[in-house]
Amino acid sequence: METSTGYLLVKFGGAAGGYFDRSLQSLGIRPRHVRVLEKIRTDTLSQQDLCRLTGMDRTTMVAVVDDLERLGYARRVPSPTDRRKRVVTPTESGLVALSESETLLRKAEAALLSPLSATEQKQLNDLVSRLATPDLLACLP
Amino acid sequence: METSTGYLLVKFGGAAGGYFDRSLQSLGIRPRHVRVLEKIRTDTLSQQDLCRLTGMDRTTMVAVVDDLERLGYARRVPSPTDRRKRVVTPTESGLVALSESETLLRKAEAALLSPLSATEQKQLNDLVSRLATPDLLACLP
DNA sequence: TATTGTTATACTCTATAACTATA
DNA sequence: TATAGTTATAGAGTATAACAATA
Repeated sequence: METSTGYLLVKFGGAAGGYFDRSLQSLGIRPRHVRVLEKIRTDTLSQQDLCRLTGMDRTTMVAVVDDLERLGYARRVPSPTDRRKRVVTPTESGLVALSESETLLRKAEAALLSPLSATEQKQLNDLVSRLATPDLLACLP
Repeated sequence: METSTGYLLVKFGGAAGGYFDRSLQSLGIRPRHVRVLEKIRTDTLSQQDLCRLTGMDRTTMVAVVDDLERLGYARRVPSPTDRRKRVVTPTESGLVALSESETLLRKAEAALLSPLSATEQKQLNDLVSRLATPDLLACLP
C-alpha cells in the first residue's frame, strides 16, 4: 500500500498543500485567498459568484473575504443592481499581493517538482490534468 | 494557478483521500488502520514502533489501536520484555479485514486512475515515487 | 417564497500538555 | 531521569442551521 500510486498521491498532495501554505506566509494569506484574488482581478463578482467559481461554500467565503478586507487586499462594495449582493473588489495593494503570490507559488512549485526533469514535469502535468478534471473532482467531493 | 501541476496534485490528492476513506466504509476503518494492520501482520511491534514506522504521533496511534480493538481486529498484549510497552497483535478477523481492505483499496485506486492507460499509470507511479520520497515528505511536514 | 450575506454552532482532525507506570 | 501509553484539552478546518435584508 505504501508504494501504491494512490497513496503516494494523497501523501504528496498533503505535503504540497502545507508547502504552498507556508510559501505565502509572508503575505498573511493562503492559496484560497489567491484563488479569490485571481477571479476578481478582471471580473466583477459577488461572494456567491466566487463560491460557484471556486467550490468554496458561503461561510468559508465570508471568512476568506474577511481576511482579504482586514489585510487591505480587497473591499466589499454593495451591488448597484441587487442590494443583497456585495461585489468583492481588489485594492491596489491586493493586486500587488496577488502578483507576489503568483511568483511565490511558482517558486514553491518549482521546488516541489525539482526532482523531475523539465520533460518529466511536463509529462506529470499532462497526466494529472487528465485525472483532476472538474467533473471527477465534483463527483468525488 | 488552477491548471498548475502543484495545485492539481493538492486537489486530486484530497479527493483521492476521501475516496479511499469511503472505499473502506463497510469495514468501519480508514487507510491509517490498514497501514497499522499491514505492519503488524508479520512483525511484533509496540505502539511506539508503529508510530516510528507510520509517522503518526502517539495520541493518534492510541485512537487507531482503540478502533482496531473495538472492532475486534487487533489486541493489545503486554510486552514480556518491557512492561511499559504493549504489543499490538492482529486477530483472525483482523487479518481477514486486512486482506479485504487491500482488495477494496486496489479497486478504488484502479477507479481513480482509470482515465489513464496502463502504460500511463506506470509512468505516473514512477514520477510520483520520485517526488514522494520519505526524506522529502519528512522535511515538508 | 427564494436568495445573499452573516453569525453561531457543532463536528472532525490534529497537536500539546499533563498524568501513570515502568525502566 | 527518561520512555510508553493514556487522557484531557485546545486549536484549526469545515459543514450545518438559523437569522436579517432584499428580491
